[in-house]
Amino acid sequence: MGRAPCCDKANVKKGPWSPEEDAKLKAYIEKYGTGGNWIALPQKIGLRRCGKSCRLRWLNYLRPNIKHGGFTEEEDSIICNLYISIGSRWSVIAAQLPGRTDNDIKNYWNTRLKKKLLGRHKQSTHASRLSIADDQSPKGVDDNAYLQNLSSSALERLQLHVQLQGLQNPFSFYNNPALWPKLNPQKMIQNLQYSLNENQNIIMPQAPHSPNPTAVRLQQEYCTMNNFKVTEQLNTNTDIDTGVKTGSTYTQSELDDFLSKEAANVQPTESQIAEFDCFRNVEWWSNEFDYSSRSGDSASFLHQSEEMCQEYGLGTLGYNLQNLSQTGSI
DNA sequence: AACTGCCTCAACCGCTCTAGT
DNA sequence: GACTAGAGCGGTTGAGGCAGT
Repeated sequence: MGRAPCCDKANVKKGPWSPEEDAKLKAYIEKYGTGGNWIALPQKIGLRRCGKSCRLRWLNYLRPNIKHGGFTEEEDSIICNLYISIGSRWSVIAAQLPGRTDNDIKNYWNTRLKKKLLGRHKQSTHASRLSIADDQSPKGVDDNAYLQNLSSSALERLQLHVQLQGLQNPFSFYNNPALWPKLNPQKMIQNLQYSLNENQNIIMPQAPHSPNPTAVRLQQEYCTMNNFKVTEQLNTNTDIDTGVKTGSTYTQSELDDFLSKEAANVQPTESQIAEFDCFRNVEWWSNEFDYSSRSGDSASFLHQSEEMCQEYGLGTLGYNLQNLSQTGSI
């Protein structure tokens, strides 16, 4: 049995607020305040509205100094940076933007900002695809075949990226046990692969005895790109269900051994490199880790976030997250 | 002018958190 | 500690507006 409703649904008006209702609510709150009890408020005023509805109307619309629409570039940057850092915690983001409500920011993100940025991503990948297609694709190879190859390759790199991020990023899933029950990126990838496998043959990342050459190659490149060295054998766990290696990556000796035998046959194409670059964006779009239960001080968290933004080429968005820690906003 | 599809955003829903008892 | 009620939050919905055909 669920909890009792907060109000009598049958006698409560829903839908858009009339100017009269707005005036009543605004006048009352400006004169008496909310009294710390939104549920009782509509009865006092004589409004046939749910208390929650009154609260929402006041906070999102009637409250003084509310700004609507017309987000500036700076506000865009703040929203992007914070979204990357903390995810969809709209109330926290709204707290950094005076006059903006969480609802407003949420709507703005979902309807415009996300599309704006994703559109940019799509444009760049589309452009790289076109240039590659001009140079390399044989006649008669259709787009679907190309996309299939692209997708399987992208999934491999997503898997690698998550693993590598686990070693690199102290806030990552693998290095933060507090995150474990919330979300498992490995499972997300596996689920994604499973669903895609319904339609196409995805090459699953494989254990060291039979690694996917392209995956290994790209992983090594990734290590090089990030000045990252595998110096010791890390704790190796294999998922019982899938056989997929989790919580670690291959050792340098494994990589060297394998690469000496097979790397000569598999050189990453320009398209793979270009796609790898674009995957930096994908990572943070898929970065849904829940930091709500994290431990540790916010300053170090923000510092990590800032570094992460820099790492992913987002530092130019122009907002210094460190400001937030200085003001103690998060 | 009529139709259709897309976009925006105010409002709702249902869940979690928190304070009081 | 258990329970309850209100506050707060994020995800989702749907009405209205707009642009394209």
